[in-house]
Amino acid sequence: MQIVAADAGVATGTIYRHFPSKAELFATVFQRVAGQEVDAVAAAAGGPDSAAIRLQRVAETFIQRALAAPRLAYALLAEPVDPLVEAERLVFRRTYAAILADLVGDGIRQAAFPPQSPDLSATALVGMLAETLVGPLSPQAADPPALPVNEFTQQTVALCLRAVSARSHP
Amino acid sequence: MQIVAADAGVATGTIYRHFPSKAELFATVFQRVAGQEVDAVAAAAGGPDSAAIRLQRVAETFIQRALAAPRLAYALLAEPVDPLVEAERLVFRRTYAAILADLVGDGIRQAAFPPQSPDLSATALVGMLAETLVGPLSPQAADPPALPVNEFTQQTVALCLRAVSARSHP
DNA sequence: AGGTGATGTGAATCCCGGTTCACTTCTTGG
DNA sequence: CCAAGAAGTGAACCGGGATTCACATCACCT
Repeated sequence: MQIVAADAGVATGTIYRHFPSKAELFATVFQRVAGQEVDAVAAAAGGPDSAAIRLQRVAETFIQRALAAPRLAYALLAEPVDPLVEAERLVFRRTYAAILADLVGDGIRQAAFPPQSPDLSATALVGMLAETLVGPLSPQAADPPALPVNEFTQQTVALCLRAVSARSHP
Repeated sequence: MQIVAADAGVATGTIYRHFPSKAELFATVFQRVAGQEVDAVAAAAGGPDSAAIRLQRVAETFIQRALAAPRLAYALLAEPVDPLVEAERLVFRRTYAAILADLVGDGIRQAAFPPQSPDLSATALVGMLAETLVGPLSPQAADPPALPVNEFTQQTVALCLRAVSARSHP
């Protein structure tokens, strides 16, 4: 809190005129920042295209934004935080999942995707995206990364699409 | 530490004869327990069967063990912990990923799976499994679960298999 | 039995950073 | 211009729990 106050150019006590506790301050910050990310992804999920195309766009948006602001993405996805902030993170992930669930639902209705639980699939997609990104995003990540950025993005998108699409030979 | 000591029937100071700090004690416990889980999954990954069958077996093992011991699984996968334990958790996940990467590599070699980065795919699989399980495992999970256990398992396994397999119409 | 090192004990210490609060400074309506 | 409330200040406080340590006990050897 001392650092935050100094950074904001105010005294520590001043923070408590605006936020009841450290946890709530941090949770609020998380909420705002996460909201922007969600908006960007939600925008990518819209449009008149097929579900597959939109899913591809969502995954690309998610990955590219994360790689463009790795520190932020790491904070949003993986960094250890107060329980209150962790709760906010859960909401954040669920929101992503909700967007993806709609998308998967559309795909099933269009018969682009085989029957499946949209919620479960959406959750799995969020898990895939988050986990594959944790490596590259981690502050002490080994550079150079194992895969060049383009290849990484393309392969991860492929994994997402295949996960919700029909297989060729079962 | 007081609780741990009481539970073990020793004085608090005694713990420090065996472990240098709380974090290292917890990390050691995590290591041991995680080791057992890894062993179980590694066993499921072996055998003469096709990569797809083995992958299915791994996913089922992972899911079933998690659901059978939800509190433990939650602690291993998601519960907020000391940074030192978090580091151990990272190792744990990487170990799973390594097992799966071998498996995916086998599948590619057998031409059962299309070309892909085994490491990336394996990481994605770990992410899918962990994320889909966090919901059901979470201590304050809404019961009854959205999906019956059998259906949940089957659908999650299907997601895993599809993610690494070829799509029917690209 | 006596000595020596390992192990056990648990109350006291210590540290740390979030939080408080008595006081000052600013803002605004009359 | 003057209350009177709002907002700002920052040094001091405080709680909690990990850690310590002076002492007791034990195990094992000669």
